[in-house]
Amino acid sequence: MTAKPDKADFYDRVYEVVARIPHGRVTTYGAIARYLGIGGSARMVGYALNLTLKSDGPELPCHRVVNRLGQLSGKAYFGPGLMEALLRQENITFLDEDTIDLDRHFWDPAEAL
DNA sequence: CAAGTGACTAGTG
DNA sequence: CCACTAGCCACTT
Repeated sequence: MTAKPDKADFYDRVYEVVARIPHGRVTTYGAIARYLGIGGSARMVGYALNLTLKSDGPELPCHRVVNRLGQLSGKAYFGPGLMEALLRQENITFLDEDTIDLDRHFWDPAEAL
């Protein structure tokens, strides 16, 4: 039997997936969690992203990660209005001031062509 | 160690 | 889509 999956490993995997999100596309916490095999713990994905903001690590496009409704649930952790601005720069379609069109821009990590 | 918190989601009504 | 509940689990207090 091998080493148990470490939570630190999980964070690293989240970073890799987020780094691969294509320009002009978005994905959800749940999709990333499911791709990493921890389906029920989508919360940990958001937490992992939060850790990167504090560190000087790689500047991940974490603005491309939203909740299952396409809402910018993490916008408060960017500068005021920054998350929306970044998405608009990528031609993301907004349904509402804080909601993007997931049907149009959703990207699944498993899709990664 | 118990309880509270949170960038979530699925289920029920 | 809204309101509420349960499940989830690292972290904070």
